[in-house]
Amino acid sequence: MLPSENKYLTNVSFDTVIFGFTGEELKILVLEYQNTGLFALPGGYIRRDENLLDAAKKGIMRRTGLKTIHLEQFHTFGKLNRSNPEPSKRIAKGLGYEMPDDHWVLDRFITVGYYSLINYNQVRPTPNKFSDSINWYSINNLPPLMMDHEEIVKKALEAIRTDLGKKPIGTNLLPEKFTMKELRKVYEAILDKKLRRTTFQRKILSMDILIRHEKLYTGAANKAPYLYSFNKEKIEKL
Amino acid sequence: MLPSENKYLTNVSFDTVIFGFTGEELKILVLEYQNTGLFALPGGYIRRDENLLDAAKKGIMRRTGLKTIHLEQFHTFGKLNRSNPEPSKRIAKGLGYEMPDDHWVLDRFITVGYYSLINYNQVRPTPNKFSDSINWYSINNLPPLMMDHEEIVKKALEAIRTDLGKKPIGTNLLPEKFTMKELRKVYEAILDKKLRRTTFQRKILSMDILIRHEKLYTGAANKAPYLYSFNKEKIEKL
DNA sequence: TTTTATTGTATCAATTTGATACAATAATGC
DNA sequence: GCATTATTGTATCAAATTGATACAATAAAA
Repeated sequence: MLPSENKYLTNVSFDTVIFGFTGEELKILVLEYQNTGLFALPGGYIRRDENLLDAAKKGIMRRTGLKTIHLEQFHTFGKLNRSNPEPSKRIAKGLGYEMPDDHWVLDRFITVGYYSLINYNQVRPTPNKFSDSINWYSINNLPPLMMDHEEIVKKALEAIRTDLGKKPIGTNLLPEKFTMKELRKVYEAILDKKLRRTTFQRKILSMDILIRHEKLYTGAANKAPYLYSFNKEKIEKL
Repeated sequence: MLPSENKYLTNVSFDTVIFGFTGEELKILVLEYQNTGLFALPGGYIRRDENLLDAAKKGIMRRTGLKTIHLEQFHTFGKLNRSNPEPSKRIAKGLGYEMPDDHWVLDRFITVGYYSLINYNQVRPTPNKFSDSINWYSINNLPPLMMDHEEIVKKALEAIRTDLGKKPIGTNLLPEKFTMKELRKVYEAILDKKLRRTTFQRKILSMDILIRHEKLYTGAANKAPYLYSFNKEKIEKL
């Protein structure tokens, strides 16, 4: 096949690590291919007529049902041994057809990694025609992932940890309004360590990126916490 | 041409931003193609039988004469409009041959950006067969670069600025032994701002990554500064 | 020996962070 | 009602870090 006859770019793909927060722990979306026992990150190929970033966004919007999504690129993986035609062959076989050995998807791929932090509850995980299921898995209890996808997850985790200090990444992990405790839990889940309650509160308030709203009465026998939302205008200016 | 007949991966390339330090300002290596007036970053393609990183290293070692090099990946550029067959055609024409319109190097490319900080004085800039010259240009006075290479430089600068806080990046910009003033000048050039002399010294010494050596007698009529080198063992452990 | 420019470090103030204390308060039980 | 309980919001003081300044040490020249 001539390159120009292919709708997609060859030798390049994208893979995404989509983080969600249950209130207690971080999870990521992992899909499982039919009849293969193979687990993988959501990913895909780039059409010749679209931007790399748009290709990745489109793919993730389809997998999650979200209408908008913010993706951050964190690393591109290009080791020689990361490509392996076996999984793709097994996936094709699992779907009931044989793939010719010179098919372009069996060639070597360099993949661009993106991460996103999204609202766990707004997502409708949607399998594609190749996959059996797509589900949330705790980052501390992932199934074995195919190829180098575990390395990709590891790099994504490192990236969100270092980015957390710079940008208020947590913006999309929580509902519109949230309590200070919930926000702290997000930070604790990402950094994987406890934070001092009072210091966290002082620090985050001094950043002046939160708007305080009404109190939240949960029925608990104690002082009700305020609800907050992110001041998106101020965050833009950072 | 069938993909497998091509020695190189298609649709993927790398480009590098190689920083050097003159003692006063940051420069980068820029090459100029013969008879075209086109200026570009050093870059290249990835052979099917080599790692992405190795391909980039090999390319830069050839352009600089260095035997070893450390590259940091900072971003991958995949916009649809970044690819443009005209420069490549002009480059081919400048060399005296016509390129067929369906040649793989005229196709769309997604390029992986790497930066490196190296010792200005140890480099022998070496043009390749396509380029007229390869030279150092001050980052404040670059020639107009082709395609999106100016955006690539901008991203590389952002990357070294944020990485400077995390890793002691300056390690390779200076000779083996250097004075505290020289080290501070490096930081000032990268961050593009003056740093407080005493605070810088206290902070960098407290990091415990420097080894103090003999004094440097320059003949100047004042107290001679100590020479320092990086303690590479301790830096590894960070 | 004095002078000059620069280096290395000490010192004290200002700011930020860590640790603790405590008042405010929303339900509950009596 | 009124004490009880758990949690929140903030104040307070100590500890650590950073900023600003001062000053002694010193290499060479006058």
